[in-house]
Amino acid sequence: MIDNIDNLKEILQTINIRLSHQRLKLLEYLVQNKTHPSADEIYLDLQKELPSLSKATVYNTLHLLQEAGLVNALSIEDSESRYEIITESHGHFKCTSCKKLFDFRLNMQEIESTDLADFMIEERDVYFRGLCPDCLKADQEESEK
Amino acid sequence: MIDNIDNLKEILQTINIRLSHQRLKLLEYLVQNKTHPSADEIYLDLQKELPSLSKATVYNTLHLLQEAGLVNALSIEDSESRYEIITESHGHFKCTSCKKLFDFRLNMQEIESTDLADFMIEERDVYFRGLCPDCLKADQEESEK
DNA sequence: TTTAAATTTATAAGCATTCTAAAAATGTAA
DNA sequence: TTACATTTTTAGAATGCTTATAAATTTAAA
Repeated sequence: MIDNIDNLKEILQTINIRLSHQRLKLLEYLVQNKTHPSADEIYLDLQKELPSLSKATVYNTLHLLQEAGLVNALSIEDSESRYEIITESHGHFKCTSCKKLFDFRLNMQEIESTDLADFMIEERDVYFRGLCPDCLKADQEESEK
Repeated sequence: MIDNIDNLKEILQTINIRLSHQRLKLLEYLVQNKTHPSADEIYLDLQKELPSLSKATVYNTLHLLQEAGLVNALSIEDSESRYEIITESHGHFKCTSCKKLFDFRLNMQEIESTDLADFMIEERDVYFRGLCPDCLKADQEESEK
């Protein structure tokens, strides 16, 4: 769980990931942009600083950071995956109107089912869909007409 | 929430979906095969009964049934979506070893977050990943050697 | 600085899904 | 039942995200 960009180098070294300019920049980007960016968004933004950047590197690095447990991929029914740096446990809400993605605080460890007594749970994702406050309000004003 | 195939015709007519052989067969297939099939699996299986079936029809019909609220699409980090007929509220567990998908009983209405007080929640998905009992056992036996 | 190994790059390839236009099926009204 | 307008199905092309490949570059240790 990474909160700041001060010790990204040390973090990569600790988990035995070779340092490269691209990897550090990508990790830094995810720490600074908690916007659930897609691979393409990351690519387009980082290209400004790293003109030679290749899309393959973005995907390679995202996979690497996922395996290292630093990054999480969200597949909340889009054709493209979205990525986030791993922080504290939280759920994701997608507004079906404006398509925005929201984090919400949720202790996923509390979610249990007797059916899973003999399973080993390693990862948990909670995805909700519906209308965000802004779109809900717009919807209500529309129907009042 | 559909439990049997007796009144599929009536169900489609009630929600104003025109009857077609393909639609009925696909709906019947999902009622009988609670295996979270992919579009391709549905296509290959139904082709046996409907030799002229096209993949576009499978996708068209799945989308139609989703909009009608009869079918749910699961995107639990596979490249391909998986589909299920809507039944009672439940979560999904994917074994990262054998790749099997398991349902588990869970009242998702109970999952709440104060952060969502002003949101309108319309759909909820809970995806867990880890090891199923069989793979967990195999894993333990392996490490005992 | 040298060198072997790992990483990055550009491009091609793969694959699930969507699009398109023509053919076939459906349902309504006579 | 029949005719007909509308909807659905079909086959194949197209799209778009992701992965694979092989050469060029970079990394890090000696």
